[in-house]
Amino acid sequence: MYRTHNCGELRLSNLGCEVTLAGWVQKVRNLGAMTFIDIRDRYGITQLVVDENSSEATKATAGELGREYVIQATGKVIERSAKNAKIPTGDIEIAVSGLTILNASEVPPFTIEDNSDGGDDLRMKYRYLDLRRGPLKNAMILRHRMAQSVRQFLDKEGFLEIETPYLISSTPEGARDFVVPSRMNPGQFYALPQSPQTFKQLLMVAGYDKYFQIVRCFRDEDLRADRQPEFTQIDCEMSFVEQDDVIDVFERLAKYMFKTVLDIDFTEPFLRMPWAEAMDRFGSDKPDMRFGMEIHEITELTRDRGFGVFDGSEYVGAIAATGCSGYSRKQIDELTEWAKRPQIGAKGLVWVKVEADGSVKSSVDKFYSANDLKAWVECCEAQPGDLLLVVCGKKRKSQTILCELRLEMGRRLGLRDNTKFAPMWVVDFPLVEWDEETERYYAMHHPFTAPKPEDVQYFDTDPGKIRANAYDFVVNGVEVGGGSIRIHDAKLQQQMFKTLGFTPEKAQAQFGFLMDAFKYGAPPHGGLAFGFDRMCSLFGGVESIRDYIAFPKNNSGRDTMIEAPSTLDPAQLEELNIRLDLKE
RNA sequence: GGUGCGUUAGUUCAGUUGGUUAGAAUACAUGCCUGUCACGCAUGGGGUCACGGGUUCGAGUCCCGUACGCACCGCCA
Repeated sequence: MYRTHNCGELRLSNLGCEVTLAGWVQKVRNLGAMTFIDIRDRYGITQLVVDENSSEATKATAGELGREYVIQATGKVIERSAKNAKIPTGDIEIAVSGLTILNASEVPPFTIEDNSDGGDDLRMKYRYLDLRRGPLKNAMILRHRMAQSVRQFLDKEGFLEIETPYLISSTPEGARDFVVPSRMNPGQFYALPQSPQTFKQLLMVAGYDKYFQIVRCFRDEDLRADRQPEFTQIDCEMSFVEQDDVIDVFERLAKYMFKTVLDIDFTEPFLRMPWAEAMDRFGSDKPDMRFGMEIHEITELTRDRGFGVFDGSEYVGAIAATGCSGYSRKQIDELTEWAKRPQIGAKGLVWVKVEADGSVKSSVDKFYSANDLKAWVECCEAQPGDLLLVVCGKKRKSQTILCELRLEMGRRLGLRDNTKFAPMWVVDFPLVEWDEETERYYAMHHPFTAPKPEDVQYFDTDPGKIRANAYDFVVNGVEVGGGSIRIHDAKLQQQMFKTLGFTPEKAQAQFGFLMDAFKYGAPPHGGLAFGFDRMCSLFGGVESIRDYIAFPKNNSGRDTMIEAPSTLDPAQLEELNIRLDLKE
């Protein structure tokens, strides 16, 4: 038997026990006649002490130890004379009577400590060492607990966990697919699923009316801090449901997760906001509701005062930055430069200071009277001490800029506290979106999303006006999940394909199996998917999802530890009937 | 496909206008130390300044290119 206890469980109540621990050497502190060894495993750290009472052999072994050696120590649990309140085992230590080196270790390339000295790159290459560190260990535990929470809740609700295939066929619509060559079918390729969307709908046809899966999904697109080529979704689908039924179940799931994982209670229903309202008030379909500073349109209040920049703009809007009227010229200039960066894209920034006595001062005093400016202030619900930041231009573009500005000011003012959560549903998304470049409509969600029955009339006249039975779950400005009620009627589906510019032949070729299935009694159905990695990072309060994935890819989609992706040897390529034609 | 920043000791970083032998902290090694827990003290080893080219009497430093990393834009139905 390698151990009787783990390294995190011994307490004063175990005094006098003869125990054996096994684990890694965290740190050796040699004081001459006595040596302290911190032994670490997944459960914690326990202090071993080797002193004059120990045998010569034990002292000799203690002298050989280095960081990350795997050791086994036997001894008696004794009370410490100097206690350490920082660790749970800090009241006791082990008076070592036997010490064995199970495996030596080279000096690790970075220190295995909570605040490691290693950079991201290096830690990724030695991920198995990085995972020994406290923060990553806690992230893995959090992820496990969240997965368990999901399974407990959905099982109780009658959902079945059913696996769907990873080797499927490619669908050119949407994100790029990862493809896998088929040796047995020369010249043909599987694709890895971007989501199990069509399969979960087929499961509904099959009568499994409550399905879920914690499932890997794949997208061959460029990466970001919150985007990986393979990521995990909590994927769900239900039959005989309407939008409110789906939202009800998954709102309760979210609340259950908040309660069981973070012990946070949400007693009120989550806020539901129509998409159009979210765009007008926050300039975004995923507003961060932890703070106010809403966007207000003041276009009409700025007209005809001789200020050409505003008069010539489709839209003028503003946010009131709370308590920022004291900003210096330099600070405002810096903020203006920030807003003018290409990623944000503002042409400029007009400001209005609302002084403590209610008087106003602005960068456009030449054109606007104090009364004009006060009308803006009132419209924006600005208080004395606030700073109005005004942006103009095309409506959607200006709203986007104001959204970025709002988030940035929220960040600077410390209003985006990662321990606070503001969950909400954004509903009534547009069904389709017009793309100027290709001059056609694209599905905002996917082609199986059902329109609101009362909006179906606009299919022939103005498809852009149709609202969908689609909904996103948004927390703190992050899109955590989304879903929709699906089309189960063949005629409506055909109309949808027609609107999206699919010929009947193309629709049949790509989604024929689904449309065929729908001929045999498809129930009304709908569902949603949560981004599990994002949800973990949100719960953990860290921006990057990489910390919550045991073995993630880097910015270029590479795994530097196993050196993937890699080339194939010629024999493999030959067998797969693949010839390379690499561009320079 | 594009933009920005970065690459110097095992590691994290500093390195002035282009000028003597490239530094600090930490890690590592050795010695001393009986209550440490970021132990302390002393000593020591450790560098292809990412790679290739250029400018220059002289390049870690300036210029061009490449590779790699991070962040972002496009993209992500």
